[in-house]
Amino acid sequence: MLRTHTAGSLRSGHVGETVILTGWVASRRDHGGVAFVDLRDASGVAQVVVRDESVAHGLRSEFCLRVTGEVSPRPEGNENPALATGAIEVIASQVEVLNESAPLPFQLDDHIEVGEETRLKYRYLDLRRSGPAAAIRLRSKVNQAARNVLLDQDFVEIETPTLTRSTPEGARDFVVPARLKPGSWYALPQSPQLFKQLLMVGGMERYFQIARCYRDEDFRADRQPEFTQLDIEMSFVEQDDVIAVGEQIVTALWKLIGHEITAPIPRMTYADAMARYGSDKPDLRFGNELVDMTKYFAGTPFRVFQSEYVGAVVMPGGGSQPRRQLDAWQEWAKQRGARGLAYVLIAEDGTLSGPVAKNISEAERAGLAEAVGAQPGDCVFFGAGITSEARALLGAARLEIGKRCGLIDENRWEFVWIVDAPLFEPASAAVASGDVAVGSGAWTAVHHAFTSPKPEWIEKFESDPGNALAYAYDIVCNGNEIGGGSIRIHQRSVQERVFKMMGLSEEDAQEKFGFLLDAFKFGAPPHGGIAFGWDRIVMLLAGAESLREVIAFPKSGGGYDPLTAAPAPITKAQRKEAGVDFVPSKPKAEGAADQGEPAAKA
RNA sequence: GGCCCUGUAGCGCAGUUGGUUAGCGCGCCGCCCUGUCAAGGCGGAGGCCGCGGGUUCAAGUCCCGUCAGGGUCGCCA
Repeated sequence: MLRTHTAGSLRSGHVGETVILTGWVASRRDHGGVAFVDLRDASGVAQVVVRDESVAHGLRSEFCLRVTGEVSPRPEGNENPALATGAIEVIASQVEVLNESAPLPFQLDDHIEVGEETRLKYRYLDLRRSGPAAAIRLRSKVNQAARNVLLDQDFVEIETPTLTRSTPEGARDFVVPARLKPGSWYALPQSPQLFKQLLMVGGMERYFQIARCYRDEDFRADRQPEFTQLDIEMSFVEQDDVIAVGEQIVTALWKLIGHEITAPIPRMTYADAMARYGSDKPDLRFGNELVDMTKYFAGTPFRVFQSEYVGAVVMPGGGSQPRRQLDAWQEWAKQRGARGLAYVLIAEDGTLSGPVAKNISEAERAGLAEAVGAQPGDCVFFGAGITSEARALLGAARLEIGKRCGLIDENRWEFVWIVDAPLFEPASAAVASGDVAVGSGAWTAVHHAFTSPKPEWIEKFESDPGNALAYAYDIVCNGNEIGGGSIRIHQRSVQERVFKMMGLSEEDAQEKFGFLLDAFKFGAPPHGGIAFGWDRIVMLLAGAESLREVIAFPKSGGGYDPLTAAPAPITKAQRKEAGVDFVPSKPKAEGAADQGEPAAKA
């Protein structure tokens, strides 16, 4: 080693020792005659005292140094209690410049704000700063903690391919040209879903992988084109078994940041979550639940409330909002595709005002505050119309109210399992928005096509697909879905019936998922699993605002990598060799459906 | 794809109802300085005000377009 000690490890106990340190110049305070250099390495910072002005004068920020010197106590009154090494300093006898540094594109001081674009372009410098470095180191600890839990229970860590076959799952695939088979393409996996099921057929019984997944969709602060899941699959299990493993993992992870999760984590049905919170990922750090007012307004003279569902959510203290702010709420609702957001203001004396108040009956006015649980001075927002849409709007309003009114305790961690989600949803919604449904039927899978119906629905889901329940579970933390999974279909016949509900013919199914269906012929065990959104979990643990903070080299908007400037054009020669411009000679008369699909399997 | 916000020095930002020489802090460069820890002092360099067009006597400022970044809705099984 080039050093004898790490900078951050030095303490009073080292006084008198001659040490060799290596690291970077975090800062330099040159007094002419005596100069102080904060030498930083991965372990922390130590103050180096350089008395030779000719040596100190040329040092600059982020020069990489090797310093030999004696550890000394700092002179009386010069200790720095803010530093772990603040009681001592290293009196340099020799300073070797291992490498100079060009002037920096931005300062690395922790107290200086730097724009994200600049930080990511020079991510290797950004990572020298304590905050970003800590996030990446935490991520490593998180990986280790999960591995410990799983390996202790005989799970097998298995890598699955990243060059694989395009299968219609849900998102758009990233595709890679196959040089040896012009016109054919690999796809990067959206998740290892199919492979992990095949591993169960293969008798591995307990699989996990910290798996990279790829989805070619539009970006958000909480989304990356390539992201990581902790992917788990188990044979011969029921829902409770998978949930138990999930809880052990989550418990181990939050322990890393000193939070004790008390298991079992509560469960809530999907129906309950939608009714009470208007969301399948409720933030339980605060109450303020939606109130179903459909019955209350059953005989209302107000046209808008004569609908399938009327719900309300209270904004505490919102009764005194100025008109401008109430108009802003309307805009907010319209941005979400709603017509508006009906409201009633409750004055301190209990009288109701606002447009809605004039339209409802005397009796309805009288009992309203009590029915919704509002106090004088509050504002009540209403959503009416199609149940799912009105609840979604009110759920979003609840969250917005929680933020604006400071109802959310940022120090709390509230976990919940959401169970009993519907198996299918009408495909019309998906198709209307231009999404490519897996099949062409009237129904599409809510979770994914391999999710088993709950045992009581296996024999009868066709007769009432709208109410059939999936054997699926999502884990939610503070309103974030951090993981989800299901018990899978392991019987070929059931899988074929589910495909049929989604309008996937036997031939189509065989064409797209033939390898899975074939596998199920050979004694496939009952199995199920779960996948955790690893980036998001680490983000929550790190207290970061964005996924990008916990990814070593993240992409910015549009899938652009500011550091390497990828994606980038390729040369003509590369295009030719890769075969990206290959044009199939004669497209078959019938199958004009999927141009992007490989012609290979035909 | 819709809507909103932001592009001014290496970095972070200010720039008034349009007005003549575009500022501030940090950094950078030079010199000084023997106890600092966001060191201090003196001096200096550094700007296609994202890009293109328009209005105007005059545009960093107003208008149109465009590009880039961020947010949000759609989308993301």
